[in-house]
Parts: sequence; structure tokens; C-alpha cells
Amino acid sequence: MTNLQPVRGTHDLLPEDQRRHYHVKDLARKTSELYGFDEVATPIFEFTEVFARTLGGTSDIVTKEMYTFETKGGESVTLRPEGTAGVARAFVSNGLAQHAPVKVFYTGPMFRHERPQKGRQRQFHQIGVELIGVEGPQADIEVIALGHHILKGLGVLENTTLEINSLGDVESRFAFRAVLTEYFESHKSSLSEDSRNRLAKNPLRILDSKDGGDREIIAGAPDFAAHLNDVSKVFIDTVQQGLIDLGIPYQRNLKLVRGLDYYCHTAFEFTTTELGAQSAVLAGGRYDGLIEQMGGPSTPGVGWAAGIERLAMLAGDPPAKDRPISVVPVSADLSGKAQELSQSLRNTGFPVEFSFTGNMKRRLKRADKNNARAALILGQDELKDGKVMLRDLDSGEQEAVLLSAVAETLQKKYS
RNA sequence: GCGGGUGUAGCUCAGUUGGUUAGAGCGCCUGAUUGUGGUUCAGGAGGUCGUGGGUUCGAUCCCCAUCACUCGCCCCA
Repeated sequence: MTNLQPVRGTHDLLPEDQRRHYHVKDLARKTSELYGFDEVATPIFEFTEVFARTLGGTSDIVTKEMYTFETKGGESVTLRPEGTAGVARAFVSNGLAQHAPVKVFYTGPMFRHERPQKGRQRQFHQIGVELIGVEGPQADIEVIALGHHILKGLGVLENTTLEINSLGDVESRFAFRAVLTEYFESHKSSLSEDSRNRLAKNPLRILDSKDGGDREIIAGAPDFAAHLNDVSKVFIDTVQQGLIDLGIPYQRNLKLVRGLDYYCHTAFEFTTTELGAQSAVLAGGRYDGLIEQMGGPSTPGVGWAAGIERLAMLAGDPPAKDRPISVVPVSADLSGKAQELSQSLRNTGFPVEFSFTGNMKRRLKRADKNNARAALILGQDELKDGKVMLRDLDSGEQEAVLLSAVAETLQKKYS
């Protein structure tokens, strides 16, 4: 243990952070329900194979960012670096093909061993949706519309841009990859070292390079759109028209590619300029081969994921929590009585802060800190008449109220 | 994984061109006549100056290492 610090790249979520996270999650969950997406939860770790097989042997996530370890039983397991593979595995494990189309929402922590930065942690949290079992582009439109809806609800839409592109079907991508490889081979000597490495593994990713020299070469690279076959062209055209019809603005970005191997056809990304190098806010695409690769029946799918930390940074303050009633005994001997009163009010639905310690001054001060709207002050003087003092903490006005009528009075004044 | 910046009280930061007791604001605690908060006033607690080495008569200040955060690359959510 080193100085009681959290492990690098992990963070405690104190109440204020957690409230922000919940705001994002709650809004996303509710919005997803409007579209008929139900929440599921899959395990935080899976057999390593689940990720290694599906994310692609060349992706950085698999090759250098996974938290992989051996169990006591000698099995290799991995902390999930993303959510889609687990959902796909669950789809296969539970035979959900018979329920297709399956529409799910999920949220939870993900783990990647990356260099921490603002908006990039080793344990971070995502929300995500998957729509599995629909072949047509209407699924893509629906899923993008849902993402758009959530960003709108969080008030971050004005800070983001939606970019979309087509990665084509297998045939198109294979053909384009060949053309692209040929082009970059001819400029190999001028490419950055990173891009030269990508050339053999995944030449599409070179299109995404930020290196200045690479960009000049990329500018003259073959056009992906021109190499799509008819099926792929119709597909992306339909998606684009659908977005137009729904009034969702977007930009076609022919250089937009995905780091994970399972994507095809539609790739999309809501990006922002507000988070430095971490521009992706909500990103996803279509993954028609994934379920089959996992060992299930050939099933198409499309989905996205978004980082909660990033969304929380972009979104404004979450709605304030309900203001409590503070119950304050004047002297220690009335503490039990005060706690009983607190409990009975909670049973009627009021949030109540029972004041544990300190003199009355102290307790009222704390009530103020807790943003209590009123204090119920229990003192001998009123109690002998069966009353308590009800003090409104905004106006400072107070009146003695019969104990038996407290709940009703609060109901009238503060509901 | 690579390169740059930062690291002083719970928080935000000042400061020492190396030299006896390290400061501010906010927050926290106590008090301003005994049953009343938010304002004010007066006191107070709290720091081995990230950690470990080194140089020096002496280091919080210089050097090295290490850890964490941060910016860019990379990667992506």
C-alpha cells in the first residue's frame, strides 16, 4: 500500500461526483426507455477470450490496455475494457436470438490501462446501448437518434458535432483496404513511425492520424466513399436521409474510422472540442459479424457507448436534491424523542436530517448547511403542551405545532 | 508506451535569490449571558512544503530517483 492513495487512474466518487454521474445515468436510462431499451448488467470481468476474439488482435485495447489476470482455477479473465463484447456474449449465452430484436441499455465501470489524462482514466464509466437483430439502416438511425436525444437532455448538444461515415460491408472494406495499402506503401518513407506500423496491421487507422506529415499524404488518399459497393452505398445513404428526416444534423467525415475490428457500415461519433485531446463523447457503429464471431447465430447489431465522466464534465450542474426537514432536540435528554419524531416523518415521505450532536446553535447551523427548509425544535416548554417548534429556515418565522399535527402541517407548507 | 509542466494546511494559492517560530482566503473548532441558523466580531486547531536519496555547516527552495496529477502524442468513451 502506497500512502493510502488510490491506484493510478482510479478515483473516488464523493457525493457531489456521484450525483453528477447519477444525473447522467438516470437521464440516459429514462431516455432509453422512451425508445424501448431496457437496462441490463453483465459481469465486470469475462474470460479473456471474449474480448481478445472480438475486439481484434491488432487493436491497442487488446494488445496493451487490458487488465488480464489468472484466477485461482487457472483461467484467464479480463476486466472489461468496453461493454459491447459482454452484451454480445450474454446474447449468445442466454439464447436471446429468439427474442430479437433485442434492445438494451447498460452502464458501469470499464478498465483500460492507459496513461491517465483529463477525461481519460484507467477505471472509467460508460453508458451504452445495443440494438441486436435488425439488419436494416433504420436500426442505425434509431440508435443515433437515441444518442442525440440523450445529449440534448443533458444540454451538451451545442458543444458537440455528429460525424458519420461508412466502413462498408466486408467486400467493400476488403477492396478499399487493398487500394489504401497500395497508396500508403508508395508514400511509406514519408509516413510517421506510428503510421508505418499501422500500415501492416490496420491501414484504415492511418486515416485518423493527427501527424502533420501524415495529413498531407492522407489528403491525397483514395476516397472510401468511391470504393463502397452498391449495397453499402444504399445503406449509408438511407442512414443519412433518415437523420435528415429526423432533423438531426451531422457531417459526413470520410476519414472517420474505428479502432475496433468488429465494426462495419455505419460508424459515428459525437465529438467535442471542450475536452482537450479527448474529443469523443459518444461513439459507436454497426457490428454485423460480432455475434457470429462470438459463436452465436449470424446476427446483425448496432450500438454506441459514451463516457460518463466526459458527459458529466460537459453537462451543467445536476438538479438539486430535495431539501430536508431538520429535527433538533434542545437538550440531550430529548434526543430519543427527536429520533422518534424523525422516523415518523420519514414514514410519511419527508426527507429528515436528525441532528446527532452539539448544542442547539451548532445543530441549527448544521441544518442550514444541509439546506434544510425547516427545523423542528424539540424543547421542554412546548413539549409539555404536546407541541414542537416549527421554524422555517428561509423566513425565520416559527410557530408551535401540536405533535399530532406536525406531518399534516409540513404536508401543507412544503409539499 | 513517448515528450513537456506541476506537487506548500481539508480546498484554492502565496512565499523562501538555501539560513532561526512557513503565510493568506475559504472551510473547520470555540466564544460574543444561560433554548435558535444564515451576516458580523474575537480567538483557536491544522502543514515532517508529495515520497526517498544526494550536494551543503544547513534544503521546503539545488541535483537525482520515485509516485501522483496535468498538457501533447498515442488510444479512445
